[in-house]
Amino acid sequence: MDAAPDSSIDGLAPLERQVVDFFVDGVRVLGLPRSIGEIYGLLFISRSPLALDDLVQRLGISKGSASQGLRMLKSLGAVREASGNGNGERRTYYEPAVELKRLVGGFIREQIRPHLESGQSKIHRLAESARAEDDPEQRKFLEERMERLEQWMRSGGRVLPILQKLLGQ
Amino acid sequence: MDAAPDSSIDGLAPLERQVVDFFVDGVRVLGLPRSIGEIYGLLFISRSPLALDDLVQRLGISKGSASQGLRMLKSLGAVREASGNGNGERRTYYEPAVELKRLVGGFIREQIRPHLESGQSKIHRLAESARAEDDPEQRKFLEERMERLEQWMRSGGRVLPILQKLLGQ
DNA sequence: GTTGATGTTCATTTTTATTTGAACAATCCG
DNA sequence: CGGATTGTTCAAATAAAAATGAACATCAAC
Repeated sequence: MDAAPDSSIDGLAPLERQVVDFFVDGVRVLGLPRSIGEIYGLLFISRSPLALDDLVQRLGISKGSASQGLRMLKSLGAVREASGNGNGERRTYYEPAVELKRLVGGFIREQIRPHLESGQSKIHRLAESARAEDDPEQRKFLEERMERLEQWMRSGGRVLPILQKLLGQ
Repeated sequence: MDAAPDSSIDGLAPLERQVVDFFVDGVRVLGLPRSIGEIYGLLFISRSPLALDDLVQRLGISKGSASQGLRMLKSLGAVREASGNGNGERRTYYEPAVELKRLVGGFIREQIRPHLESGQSKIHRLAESARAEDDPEQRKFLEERMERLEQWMRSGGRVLPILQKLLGQ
């Protein structure tokens, strides 16, 4: 109906749109859904904290997406509730965590460690099956491969904390 | 028609099935398609190199999937052509690369670096837009955020080689 | 307790990614 | 050549993932 101050078609100024797209690409590399990138991106480029409804309106996504996206971002430690809405406001506002250390830490904790751990126990079971093999040659081969897998997992376990430390600067 | 030595329903022995599933899970974490995990997994647990047709038959996947999957695995440096089919054989056989260093190196080179680099140039352009902002307060905010992004990218660039070195043991 | 505002859940729809398969090379050999 | 074998490509089909939206909670203020 009328020209908004700095945007109109989708509620985002050109720079905001570019930043949001940047994060959309970014989270796809990490295997996270598009909406996660949109939400985090908009929070990242916003000077003041935003509420769920702001995200819905400015990004043009559904309430469901916004709610689930915020939940995941919270679990990753990538957004926090903004302090200071103690009096009249019931609505909660969110702001992004911008420290790389924190983001990487959350991602490792939520997305990598669980897989690493379930992987380790699966390999343990596989190694047992391998030791039960009859043919000695085949058994030797299987044990060697299982040992290789265990080696990979150990490397992974060793590297993660170092990675976190290196990124915390 | 008849009972195969160690398998029949899907061409995979139980242990093989488990290993293949393990890799299917593994590659999903990395954002790669299922067939990649199936192919690499079967090669990993096979004592002798396999040809495209072996993969098709034992995994029950299409020739197209096998061909594309092998192409990607080759580009990642995760499989190599087995030497020693110089005389009668035209068919090429594949074996897995099992050194973690090599696998991680290929993944970084093919999947991470390109994104990191395109990300860096996008940020560069964003930072320019930010410097063109009129309102000084807003400009200061945007420049700070863009500086943060550049910081992330620099950290990423610094950490990758270290990561490769740490995993090469 | 009623109303209104905020947020969540989850079955369904939509979108995106992957697989298929048939047509098309390429290569070898008689 | 001509036919058999091996492998690739890519439009269409299928499967998997994500988004939607309406019904359902929660809570605060009156």
